[in-house]
Amino acid sequence: MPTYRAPRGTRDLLPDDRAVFDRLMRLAADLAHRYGYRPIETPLFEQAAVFERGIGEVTDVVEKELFRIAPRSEEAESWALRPEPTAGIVRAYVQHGMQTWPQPVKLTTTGPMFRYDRPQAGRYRQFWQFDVEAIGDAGPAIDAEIIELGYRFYMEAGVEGVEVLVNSIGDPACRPAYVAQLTEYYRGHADRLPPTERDRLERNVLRLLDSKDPAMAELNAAAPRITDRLCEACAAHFESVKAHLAGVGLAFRVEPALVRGLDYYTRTAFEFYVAGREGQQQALGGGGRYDGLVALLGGKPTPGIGFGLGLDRVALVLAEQGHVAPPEVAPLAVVVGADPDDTVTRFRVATTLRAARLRVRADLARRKLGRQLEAAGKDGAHFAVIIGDELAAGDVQVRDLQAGTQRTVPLDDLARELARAEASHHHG
RNA sequence: GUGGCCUUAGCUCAAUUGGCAGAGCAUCGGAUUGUGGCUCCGAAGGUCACGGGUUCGAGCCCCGUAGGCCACCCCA
Repeated sequence: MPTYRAPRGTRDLLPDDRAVFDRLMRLAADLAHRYGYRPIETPLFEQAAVFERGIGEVTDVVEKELFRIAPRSEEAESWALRPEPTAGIVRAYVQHGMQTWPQPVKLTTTGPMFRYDRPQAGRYRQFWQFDVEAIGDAGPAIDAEIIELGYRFYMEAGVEGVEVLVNSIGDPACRPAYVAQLTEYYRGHADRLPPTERDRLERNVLRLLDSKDPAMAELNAAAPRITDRLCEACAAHFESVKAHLAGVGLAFRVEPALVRGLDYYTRTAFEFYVAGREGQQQALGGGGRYDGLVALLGGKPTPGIGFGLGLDRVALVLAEQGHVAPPEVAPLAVVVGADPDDTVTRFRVATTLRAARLRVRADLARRKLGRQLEAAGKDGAHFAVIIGDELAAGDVQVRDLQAGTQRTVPLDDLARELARAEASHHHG
C-alpha cells in the first residue's frame, strides 16, 4: 500500500498513456494551425469571479464543481482552478484589447481543466481539453467551420462512430419567452413529474428536456420545441449553419433537447457524441456560441463561438475501439560492453554518437554482456555497439539485432556508419 | 452531493464451512566468466487498501474510512 497516491479523480499519465496524449495534442495543434487558429496559454487559475460571472452563478460547474483556492489571509483575491477554458480566454481577449486585432480573433489551447466532480471512468477532476475559440464573428459560417474542425479532429484521431448533434437555443430576444412557455407546460403536468425533476423545474427548466428518466419520455416528446420558437434572426442563423454543414457534406442531427450546462451559450449549440459504448461518458466534446460573454466579462458586446473536446475520453474510446498506443521510438543503437565495470568507455562512445545527433542509449548498468544485449533487444534497438578487446585496435563490433549479423567497424567510422544505416532504414 | 458493487505482489488473478498467503507475466540474478530473442534454475517482491470489532484463530464475518467502478447528478 503506497503511502502517497495521486489525488482522487486525478491520474498519472505513464509513458504509454502520455504517448497517446502526445499524439492527440500534436494533432490538435496541427489542425488548429491548419484552420488558422493561433495558440494561446492562459493561467490554470483565475479570479473566481471570472468563472462565476462568465459561466453563471447557478450552474453546477460553479455551484458545486469549482476548485476554489483558499485565499491567503493577506490577499483579498478569491481564486479558482479553471473548469473550462473559454472564460479565461475571453478575459484575456478583453484585458489585452484584442478587439483592436483583425476580427475574428481565432485562438486555440490544449491543457488541463479542473472540476470537483465525483470521478468515474472518463470523468476526472483533472482532465484535458482541446479548445478552439473564434471571437468577433457573428456569422453562421464560422459556426460551421468550428463544428467541422471538431469533427475532423475525431476523424483524423481515428475515433469511430462520432455523431454530430446541433441545436439552437435562441438568444435574449426569444429564449426567455420559450423558457416561460416551457415552464408553464411542465407546471401544467407537475403531478406527472418525478420529485427530482420537479426540483429542476424551478432551477433550470431546459434541463428537463434531456432527462433520462423514462417517466419523462412521453412528457418531453410533447413539450414545446425551442426550434419552433426561435425569433426570426435566430432561426435564419440556424438555417444557415445547417446549410453550411450540408454544403461540406457533414452529417449531423438536429437535437432539440440539446441544451448546454453553462449560462453563456446563445444560438448554436453542438455536441460530439459516440454511441454504443459502456458507461455514460458518451459526450466527447461540445461547444456553442456565446454572444454575450465578452460583454459579461467587461468588454464591448462581441460575439464568439468555440468548443472544448475531452482528450481523456478520446483516449478512452480509442482504447476501447482497439487502437493501441503507437510504439515508442526505439533507440537506433545501444552501446554495450564486454567489461561490465567499464562504464566510462560506454558512456564516452554513446556521448560521441549523441553529439553526432544519433539516438543512442548507453547500457550503464554493471551487468554482463549477455544481459546487456538482452536489454537492448527488449528496447527494440536496431543495433548494438559492442565494446571489447578490439578497442585496442580502434575497432568495435556493430551487431544488427534484427538480422542477427555482426561486423567490425573502426570507432572513427562508427557515427557515419550508423547514420547511414538509419537513413537507409527510414528510406527503405 | 445520493445509492449500489468492488479492493490479495508492479500487472492479471487464485486461496475449502474462519485454520501456516499462492500462480502466471514483469523485474533482478545464475546456467564453466565476449553475444540478446527460445529454454531451464533461482531470488526479490505482501501491514490481504487503511482503522476498529467479533473469535482460540480473520484475506474470508461485522462497523467505519479511503480509493476504483456502475447508476444518478452533471458534463468533457
